[in-house]
Amino acid sequence: MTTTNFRCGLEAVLAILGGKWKPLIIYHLASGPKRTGQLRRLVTNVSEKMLIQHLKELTDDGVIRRIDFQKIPPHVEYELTDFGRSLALTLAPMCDWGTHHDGQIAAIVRNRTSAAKVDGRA
Amino acid sequence: MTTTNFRCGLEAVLAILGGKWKPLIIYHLASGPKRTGQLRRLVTNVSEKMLIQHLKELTDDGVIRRIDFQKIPPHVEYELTDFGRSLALTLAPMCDWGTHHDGQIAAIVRNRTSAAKVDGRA
DNA sequence: CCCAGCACTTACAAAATAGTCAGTACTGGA
DNA sequence: TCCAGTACTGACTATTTTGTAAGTGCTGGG
Repeated sequence: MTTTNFRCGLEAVLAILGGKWKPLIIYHLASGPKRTGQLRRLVTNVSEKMLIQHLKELTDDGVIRRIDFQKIPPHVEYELTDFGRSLALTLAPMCDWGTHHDGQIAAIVRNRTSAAKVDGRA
Repeated sequence: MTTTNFRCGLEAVLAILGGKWKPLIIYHLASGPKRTGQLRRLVTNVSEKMLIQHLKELTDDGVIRRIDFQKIPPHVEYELTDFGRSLALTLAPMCDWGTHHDGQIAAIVRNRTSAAKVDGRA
């Protein structure tokens, strides 16, 4: 990379949103601050380790903010920063699209799985 | 997974867009059909193998269409299907956001890199 | 005639990503 | 007292994803 910038904007977004669960985390935080355990339950199938790892990265990137209530046992919440909120807004059309094409996409994925069965993929 | 559907739309999108270069491929195809070699030059840094692999997956998923001109030496083009075009539209806000926050994101990534140097990440 | 280019394929290696499992320091409830 | 839950760390493994490098059959240009 010669410059610090990106070729198409999308690459920039991808640099922030890279990570299986990050878009989901942002999505769930869009409806308000949440505690760690709450997020773990909302973001289905995420392991505690990955959640926390992504949370940390998003915090470092200034997308979310960590609020430590300084209590014992621990009480921590995460919320979107303004930056994160603006990013969350760009996620919305995708989310709508996904919801709208839900069944179709499910069919595609099913197809993919059965094709895999036939040609021996995992 | 109990049902065939997704919890939040976003997951559905992610099922289609999973793969480092897929959003970029779709983005570049949004401006019209392209030949394989052309895409390889447009999607910076993509290896031929990954490009073709993702192209194949996107084709299987019905996002793009492969047009074989049945010529020798080969001439093949790819273009978005209607489905793909509708997906490309949802990418646009992200792309704008990325373009708009370009410098800021570049700074974040730089920060990440130097933090990595300090704490020993790759 | 040789070499570059086309659109691929394959085998293999490396790296990124994800996951499990145990442990920490602490508290409140059964 | 014991167990569950809180937020989190670290060691270790597994899986997935990506990359590298070579080869294929064919043609047109130098």
